[in-house]
Amino acid sequence: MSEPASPLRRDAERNRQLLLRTAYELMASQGLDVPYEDIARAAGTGMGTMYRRFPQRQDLLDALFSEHIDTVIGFAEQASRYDDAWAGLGWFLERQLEVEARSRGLGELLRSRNQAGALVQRAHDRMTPLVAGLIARAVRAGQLPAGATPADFAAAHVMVGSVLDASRDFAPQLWRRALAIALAGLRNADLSGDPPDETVIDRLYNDQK
Amino acid sequence: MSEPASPLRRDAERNRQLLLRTAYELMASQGLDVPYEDIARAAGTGMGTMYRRFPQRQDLLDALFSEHIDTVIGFAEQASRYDDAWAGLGWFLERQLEVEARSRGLGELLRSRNQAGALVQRAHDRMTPLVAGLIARAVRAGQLPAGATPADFAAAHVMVGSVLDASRDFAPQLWRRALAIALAGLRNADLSGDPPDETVIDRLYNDQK
DNA sequence: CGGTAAGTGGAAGAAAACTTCAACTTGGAA
DNA sequence: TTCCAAGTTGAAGTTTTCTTCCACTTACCG
Repeated sequence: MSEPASPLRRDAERNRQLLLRTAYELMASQGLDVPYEDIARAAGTGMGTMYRRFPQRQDLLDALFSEHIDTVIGFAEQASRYDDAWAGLGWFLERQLEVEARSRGLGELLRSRNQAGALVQRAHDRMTPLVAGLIARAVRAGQLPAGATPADFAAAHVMVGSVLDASRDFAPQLWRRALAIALAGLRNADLSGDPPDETVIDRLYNDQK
Repeated sequence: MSEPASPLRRDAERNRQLLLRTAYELMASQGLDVPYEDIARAAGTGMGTMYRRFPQRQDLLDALFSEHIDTVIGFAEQASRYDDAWAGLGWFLERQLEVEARSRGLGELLRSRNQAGALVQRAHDRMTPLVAGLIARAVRAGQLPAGATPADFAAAHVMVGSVLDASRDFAPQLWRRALAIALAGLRNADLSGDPPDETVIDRLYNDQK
């Protein structure tokens, strides 16, 4: 697609890698909003270098997380091939949250699309139909109640993620309990009320502001 | 407890009320972090007046929300008197979230204690034993699985609240679906694993940062 | 009414983060 | 070895919000 217009000078490439590694570490523990200055200082470079290499935070996020996002897309694809649709859904949600548990930044990315723009947008566009297919199959198989929608699955994701966010620093496994609650809830709730609007699923992953 | 040391001058009292009303409105729609300047401007006063009346944001929050908090405590008390413990829990959680649905600020308050300090701390201290009692009763009655703890109820609260936060602007009723999922989840999940630490429930309501 | 303590307004200083830029350094081609 | 395009640095300007402060206004007591 986009070849390296001209390869970076060796020292520049070294700095770039150093900044990426450092940024990844900091964002894993502190989230996506780490100040550029903190990253630069931790990497031992000046801020100018940050800005030259990653003029928009977007550029940094893309470089940092695109492979991780691809991994998650891979999980969705694997899940969609499960014979047991419900098992596939549970497996996928658990994989996704394990990834988010390892990196706070990645969690913010996967659950609030606006921060990542195109990258995550595309991932969701890719995964949503797969999830929708699994849900339809699970409903048909009687594994999920009639009326269950992809938005409910997204809601479950957001729900467990919120517990993860709130507890990661003092109870790093608590989210698994929340996951058990969310999954048992999906299976057993009465979801026959009017289904959420189609567009809800998209907007649910966008933090507005 | 604390009588008005000396009553405010009439114009000052009028301004105070005006600021409170304005702050309540703004915080209901935008959350607790509305800049003081925005409140002052919307109320038509200067910032100096804000700071004279409410030197700490804490003071403003206390004045704004203490009666609402008392209402929620009242809900907990009412719920604890239900014969049907599970019905009491569901009723309480729904009341609490209805309150949060009406005011974004109140939701932030009820689900991240650190912003409100003593006020919310006391409310939680008061409500937690009531909820714990209900849960114990519900477990005994076979309405909740063995191993269910107050922390699980708190988690359910956080979970539904996160959906409320994410969707209030475009799907103001979606949280009810999340509530159905959370409640069905509590009843049906396997919660027999090692129970969360006693202190988890407190820290779950504190946003760390 | 007049004096004054109480109250008010908004400019100005401070803190945190973002962003730009001009002077300086360096890798590597010739 | 030389040279210069590429790269780096950190200080300085901006923005946003918080917070203080003092000159000005006003309620109300006597």
